[in-house]
Amino acid sequence: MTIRDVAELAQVSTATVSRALSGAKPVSPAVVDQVRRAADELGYAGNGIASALRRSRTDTVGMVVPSIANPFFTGLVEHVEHALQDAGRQLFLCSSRSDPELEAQRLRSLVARQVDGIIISPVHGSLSTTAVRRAADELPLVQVDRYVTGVDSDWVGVDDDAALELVMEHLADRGVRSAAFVSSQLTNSSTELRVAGFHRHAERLGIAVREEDVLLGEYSIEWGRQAAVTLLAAGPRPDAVVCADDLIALGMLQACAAAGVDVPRDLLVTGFDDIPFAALSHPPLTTVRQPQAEIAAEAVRLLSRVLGAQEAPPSRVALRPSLTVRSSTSR
Amino acid sequence: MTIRDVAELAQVSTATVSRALSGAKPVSPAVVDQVRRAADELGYAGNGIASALRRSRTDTVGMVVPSIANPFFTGLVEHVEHALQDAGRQLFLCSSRSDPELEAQRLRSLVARQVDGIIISPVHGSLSTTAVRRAADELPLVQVDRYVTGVDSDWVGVDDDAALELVMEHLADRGVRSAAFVSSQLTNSSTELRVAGFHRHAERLGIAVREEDVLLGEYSIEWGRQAAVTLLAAGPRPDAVVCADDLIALGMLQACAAAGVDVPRDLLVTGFDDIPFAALSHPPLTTVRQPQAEIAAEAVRLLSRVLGAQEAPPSRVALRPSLTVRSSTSR
DNA sequence: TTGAAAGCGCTAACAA
DNA sequence: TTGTTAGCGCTTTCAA
Repeated sequence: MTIRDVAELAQVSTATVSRALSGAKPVSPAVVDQVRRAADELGYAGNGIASALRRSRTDTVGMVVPSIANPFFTGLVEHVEHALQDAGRQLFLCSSRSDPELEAQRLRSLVARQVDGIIISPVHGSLSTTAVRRAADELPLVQVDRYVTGVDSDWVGVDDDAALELVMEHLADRGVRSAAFVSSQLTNSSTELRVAGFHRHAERLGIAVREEDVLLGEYSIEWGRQAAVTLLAAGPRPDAVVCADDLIALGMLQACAAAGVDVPRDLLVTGFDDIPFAALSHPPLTTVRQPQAEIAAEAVRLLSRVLGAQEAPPSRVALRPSLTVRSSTSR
Repeated sequence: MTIRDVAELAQVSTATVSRALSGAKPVSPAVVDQVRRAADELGYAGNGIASALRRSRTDTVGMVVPSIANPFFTGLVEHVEHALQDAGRQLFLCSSRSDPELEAQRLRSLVARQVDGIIISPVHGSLSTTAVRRAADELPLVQVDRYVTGVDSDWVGVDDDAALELVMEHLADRGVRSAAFVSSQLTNSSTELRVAGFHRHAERLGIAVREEDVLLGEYSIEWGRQAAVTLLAAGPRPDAVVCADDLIALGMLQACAAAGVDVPRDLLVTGFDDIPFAALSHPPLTTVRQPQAEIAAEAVRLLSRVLGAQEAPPSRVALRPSLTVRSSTSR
């Protein structure tokens, strides 16, 4: 079942069938009708692979995220898919499962599949560099949320320093004099910026931070639980725990409840991302809201700019976050 | 940068380059070396589209799920991706956003892209039928979790009746005499089976169900909240609320807390799926655990069977669920 | 073990 | 407006 079968049945050339069905070039209405009828009759679907080879474009954008178990990334993906659809493009989604090797493999695969462009949130600030650069050399590429150093590509994300300013000022307003920070390992840009922001604003606001109260693990509920246990076992309890994402914060809240530590009476806790589940915890979580839809829209816009072959210096767009205040910080 | 460039540099034919790089056909070690060197030097990546056209296979499986915001589906996707990787295949993920039209479009797109097979959790029991059948006519196709009527394809999911048996017997053990059910509209197989199972086992166990206490909306946190408001406003409160998925149950718990209804003292609540966040609510949620990894593995196995062109009558595999008991049902 | 050559299904020049 | 024709880059006969 190919375009030739349709052409024969419709008594026209294959070129005409192609033009009639794609609607790109002028074809007389009568012939279009004739071709459509023939195609319908045969149930002709078209071969996207052959078309892609000939046109050297796939109308597909690849996206690589560290995890699809994290609602922050799935939210981002949904918005990107939406934005892409308006541009008539499809999304090819890959998860790198926070593994630089798997990520490199995914990127190679996307390049081989000739996607038109790539949107990536790289796993690691340095270990991802080579693979990201290699992909960026072949294709338009935009980084979101996190970025690797040493690749000249566009980036969109949130202003992490501004986010921690919001958090720390809010905590200072609540009378917090000492704070802990729980995060993933410092292996990527946004994590680094969050830790740096935490320290900077803590110092500025006179909030004490003990070195052993900065705990680095990974972005997961389980690590939040473990960190809570560690934190509660060690010496004097700080007034607040600032978490680098909501998964960590939710694990933290659960472990606190289990340990009989009342949040917010005994301890304030904040998160980062404002995933849908942040409103459902006990107590509901105060957290930084990321402008997900805007990040997605901007990523797609940047990519389209590059796809349109418009040369421009790489943009770095840091969008302003806001703070969603809930009971985990309201005494 | 094509295979010809590599061939020229390595002083061999394009056929030899292809054979050397794919490793499929015998090539002398010296030549392989020579070709590899040339490919590396040029940074040759290969064109998957051209290869796919020639071989008429893409080593890619498409997956279509109703939502990627629902952790149940993302969990399933992760397991499928894992299982597929072992078979050297990639996953092309699409979300139908619970829209049969969008779903039909995604399916057409996957067929056009010549994926080797499709794994789908169809949106709607009847509105999805045509699109699913059309895809199944072209390609190997396996349905997971939900299925449409009237398509002869394999299916893997959970035994919904057995699941509701577990839930209802657990509730009966807890002394429940009356129960409500909150679910999505009855537009797909598993939802129907869950409602039917609820009624059947309620009757069998002598648990009273008032008609107005069966609320149908959608699988979302928000609907869980709304249903709670409706339920709490209307007449005498039942002893328990059985929810058809965890999102609904989590919304329900939140709204109960807000309304001052103490779970489990005043009301028992159960969910379905056992997503990671079900353990973090207040109180933690009693829920049906779906054997996600097994469902995914079985789906991939069934698909591989069909891909291997082994004719077999369609299988319907209903895996046994288990019950995760937490505080939302423990007085 | 290697090379020459055909052609996967489609679309874009070019010509009519 | 339509047809003819030449490939897109690759793999796979077939022949050597």
